[in-house]
Amino acid sequence: MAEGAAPDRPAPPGHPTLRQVAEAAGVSIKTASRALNDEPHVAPRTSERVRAAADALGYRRNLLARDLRTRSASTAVGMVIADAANPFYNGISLAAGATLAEAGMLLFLGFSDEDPALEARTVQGFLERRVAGLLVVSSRTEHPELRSAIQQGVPVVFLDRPARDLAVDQVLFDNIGGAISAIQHLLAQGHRRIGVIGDHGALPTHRERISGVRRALREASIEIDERLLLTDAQDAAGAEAALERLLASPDPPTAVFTTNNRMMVGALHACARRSSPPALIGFDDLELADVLGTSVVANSPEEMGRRGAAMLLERIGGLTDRPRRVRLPTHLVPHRSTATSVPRDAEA
Amino acid sequence: MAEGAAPDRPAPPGHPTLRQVAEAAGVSIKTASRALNDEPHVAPRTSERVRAAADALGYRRNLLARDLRTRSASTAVGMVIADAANPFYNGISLAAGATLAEAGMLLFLGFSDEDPALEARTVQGFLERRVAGLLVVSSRTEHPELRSAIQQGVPVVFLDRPARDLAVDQVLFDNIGGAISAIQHLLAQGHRRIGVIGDHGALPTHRERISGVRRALREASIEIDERLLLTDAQDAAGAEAALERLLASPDPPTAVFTTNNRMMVGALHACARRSSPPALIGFDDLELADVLGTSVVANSPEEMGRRGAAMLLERIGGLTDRPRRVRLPTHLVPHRSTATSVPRDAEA
DNA sequence: TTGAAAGCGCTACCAT
DNA sequence: ATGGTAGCGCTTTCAA
Repeated sequence: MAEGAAPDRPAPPGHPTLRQVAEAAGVSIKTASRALNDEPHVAPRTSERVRAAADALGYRRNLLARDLRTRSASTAVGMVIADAANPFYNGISLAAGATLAEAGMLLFLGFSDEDPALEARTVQGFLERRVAGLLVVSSRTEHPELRSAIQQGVPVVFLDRPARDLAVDQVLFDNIGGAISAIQHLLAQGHRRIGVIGDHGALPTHRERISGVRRALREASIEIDERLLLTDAQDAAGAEAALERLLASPDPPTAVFTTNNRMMVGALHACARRSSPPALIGFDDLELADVLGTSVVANSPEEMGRRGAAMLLERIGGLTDRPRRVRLPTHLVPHRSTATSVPRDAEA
Repeated sequence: MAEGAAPDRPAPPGHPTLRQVAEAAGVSIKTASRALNDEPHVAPRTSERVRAAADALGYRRNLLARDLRTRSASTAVGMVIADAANPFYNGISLAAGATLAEAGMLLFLGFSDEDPALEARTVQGFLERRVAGLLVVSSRTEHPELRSAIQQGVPVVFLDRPARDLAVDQVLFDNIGGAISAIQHLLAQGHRRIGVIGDHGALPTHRERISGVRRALREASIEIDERLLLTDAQDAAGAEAALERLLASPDPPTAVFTTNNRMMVGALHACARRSSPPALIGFDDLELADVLGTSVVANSPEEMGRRGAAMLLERIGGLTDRPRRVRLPTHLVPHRSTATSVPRDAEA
């Protein structure tokens, strides 16, 4: 396996080491180390000579070696998100990355693609590289390697989805409250037959949102028609098909609630083909919600990322309080899609 | 600085080492190493004993140490993207991550937020951690640390935006061709006054797209009105304001081309408030383009990520051909927003 | 099949 | 102000 050598330059191949810098500067390796790390007790002229040598060689400190010696990486945080293509998660990681950057730390992002095995591998990869902490949007219910990591002292913060098997800090949305506000909004427009298009039936966020739906309907004394609750659409295409089916049924809903932004995308596709689509509202903000005229229960993934990163930084700093759980609020943002009230009514 | 100890467990704090595993299993450290790495010449029973000990201790190999010893990390690739909130870049990183995962490698993602200094720091962070290679969507025109890294043998692939100062593999879109197809489409509908809303004037992708616009207009013998070319809107809000200004002018354009998806978001906001908006077409695909009825010059960020990752893997594998440059095609996808031809005509 | 010793690049400790 | 030496956790000789 030939180390890829520089094509034609007279420059040395491979990464230059501190020793080479020291030799070039005519000092000991330790002095070179001191100079490059801004430690005290180095003569200005010596320091300058070392820096010049380092620049000339293209020296770059080896964090693998440094962190090995100083025990554990202190500057890198690993983050795992489920779906790289979902702007919601990207909002989270963006804000988390910015918050960490302010503290001089670097965020490494990995994807699980909703695949539990890949998530585990990714987390392992971070752990094996001795990250200072972990931010996790999990697609799993069990987290064996995280359990041991936590015991070993690695700070972990869960985002968006709760960890049932782990005692860790968590930042979640008020899923139940958000769903309730959506349903109440629909009820206020006179809707009585309300359909729901849900993602994975097993996803905790989803379950909470569905339970919010049930609660709101129950409190309004509306009998729940289970046939209107489609809770396993999986993705946008599934949501589209699910809504088509719902609307084609003999007694279709007059309004529909989607449990996240993916479901909403599918629903919008289904509705776009109809002259009189049902009222529509969805959990998660949508960038073009106003242009599309789509009502949403907005939340702030950025706030989630910020809070999560801040909590992780506290843990990395040594905080040992017992695990904290934060619930972030949601906000109802009505648009055209729920602006008209029901002309005819259905039942009860 | 107290190492965060486990709250109440009888488990050992800190990361267990190979030595501890070896001791627990009653073998030498080297035997333990062999067993855990599936190397030959280990008795099955010994191997089993080592694994059991490792499991019991929650052992996790230390890649910092291993990669230090074996010289250079062989399993992690660093990727820098500009804008974490832009689905376009997320499409790239998603696909790149998947391709790398197939090869058993891990993708670490970092953000530059279009900030050259942050990009440099992020790249340095990857380099200092001795990643096996780098995928870069750059916000810079100069890349000093990459130049030296490349000399030192680190494979680098540039995505979406060309590197002017580096001899590296690049995967770009056919920006000129895409812009030409957009303009020709508008011309075919009878439009003669065509406005352009562009991002950063200095961005190479943007410049190429603008030059495509000019070429298409020139070839159609249409005199170019520079006042219609707004090339520094910066972000969606800026694009919205820019289009407002354009439409409020005495002789507004009948059609508008936006140079990327951010610009399009702004343009859609501006158009949503108008009873007779201009014809609209934009570079970059839009998830809800069909629902919004927005014409686009679609491209495939996923293909870009895949190709880029594949090329990087080849380099990591030792390929030393001279730098390659790939241009990915774009596809015109017309929708409602450019469906009507101009009733009145302007000039020439 | 197994183990002892050396060393990857760096920093900590103790000299000078 | 500067330098030698040991050692972080691991893998790679080379022996046993």
